[in-house]
Amino acid sequence: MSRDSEAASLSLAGLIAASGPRYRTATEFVEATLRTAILSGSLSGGTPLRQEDLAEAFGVSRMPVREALRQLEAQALIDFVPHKGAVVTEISASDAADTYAIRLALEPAAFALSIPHLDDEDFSRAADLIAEMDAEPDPSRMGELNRRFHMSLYARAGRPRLLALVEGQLAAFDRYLRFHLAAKGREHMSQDDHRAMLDAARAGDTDRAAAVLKSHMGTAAATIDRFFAER
Amino acid sequence: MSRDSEAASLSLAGLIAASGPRYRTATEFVEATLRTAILSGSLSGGTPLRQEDLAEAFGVSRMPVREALRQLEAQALIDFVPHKGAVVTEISASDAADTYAIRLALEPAAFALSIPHLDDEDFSRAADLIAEMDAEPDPSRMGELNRRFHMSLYARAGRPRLLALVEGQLAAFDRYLRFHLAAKGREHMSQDDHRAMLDAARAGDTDRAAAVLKSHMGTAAATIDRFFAER
DNA sequence: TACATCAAGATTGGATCCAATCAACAGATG
DNA sequence: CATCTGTTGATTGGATCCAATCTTGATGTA
Repeated sequence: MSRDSEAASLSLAGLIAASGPRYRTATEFVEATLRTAILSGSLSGGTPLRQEDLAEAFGVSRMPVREALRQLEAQALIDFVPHKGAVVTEISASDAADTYAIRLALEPAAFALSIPHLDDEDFSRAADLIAEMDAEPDPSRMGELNRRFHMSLYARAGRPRLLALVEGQLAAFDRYLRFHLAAKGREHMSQDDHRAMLDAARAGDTDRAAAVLKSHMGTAAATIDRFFAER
Repeated sequence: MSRDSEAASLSLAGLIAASGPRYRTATEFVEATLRTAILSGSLSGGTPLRQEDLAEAFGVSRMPVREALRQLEAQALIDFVPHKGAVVTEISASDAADTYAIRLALEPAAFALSIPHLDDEDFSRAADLIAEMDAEPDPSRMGELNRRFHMSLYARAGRPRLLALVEGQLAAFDRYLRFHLAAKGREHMSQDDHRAMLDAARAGDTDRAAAVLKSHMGTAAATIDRFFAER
């Protein structure tokens, strides 16, 4: 086992052991765990993924690993080269800008479609998530809460494929959110922006909501860009 | 072999035989051919995809078929249920509206990013594609030309992942473009819109270009919506 | 008749084995 | 000395076999 692969297996061990719910198939299990590992940063960009090593780490044969890698490839989380193998996609300033451009196009659209159909239950759930983020001490859990908050505001857009895309991009953004949090500290997690988004949604003001959302994403993008520039 | 699967194999036979370039792996071959078949309408929504039948039709074992199905699942072209099998995703008015919402968000953004960097070569290539569409008698080839025209205008956006998403959505739209063409005839393929988009791009007028593009997509969406309403 | 149960066939999921391809290195050759 | 080439080991791609699960239809019972 190579050094890189060994390190990958070790950092996976915790996630594998922590897999609470039993999945219906081994492929689902491997795919979900690997995706979490990549998005959370446990597997950093450039890490080679050897099928044999992964199979051993997960306690399955190479086959479910291969199918899981195929799906991750389609999600642009790994680079797959025939007869050579898979490597975790590198993160970079330009890739972050790419993700930002996609989010900037998709999320205001989803938000605008959703706002007219949001009800009191949605608003209170979003408010709860803001409170949860205020109280959450673990930075690694912040990504999921942030994602759920955003999705709770878009949920009534009535466009399942659009929402699936948005959720995927939000998850991809998690790889960069960690740097954002490290740079600004969690007290600057733009909770004011979140509250402003919720207020605008409550008021049914789609224009203001979209404007707040765009500036919210803009500041995050600027922070991350600065992070990459400074190293 | 079931009746549905037999029909699927028969409609695939032509595409399989017509696979000119040899792919590097059998999985690539199966995946590309199946995707083309689904997007072109050769495999219509709801068609069950039996692994054994596909393997026989492609002349390979079930394994590359399985890996190809995994990738198509990640592209939302098939629905995959564990232990039950894969089915070609159904098309519908609401799914068309979904695709439309996504395109409406992504394409104007890509267009605006690209316009400042388009050069004369890009413009002449786009003009050539308009001419090709005027001369193309085969409606089934129209989708590819339309896709290449749009992409030629977005190509300089400098955001590879954004462009990959746009290309995927344009391909998904091919499943509906066929109905659009059938309803309006090919002379109404909105070639005027295409020329207006190219003019605005040449003039560097991003606002006008985005406006033309949005209205272009809007008319297509309306036509397809009417098609679904009328049956 | 309606419904529940269970057995047989069909189909997919997973494991193991073999073939094809790639990377690295040793040796030959100009 | 540089470069090309052939060989070996490692890794992935593909095929075949077995296990697990689902579907379907027959059977029994209320």
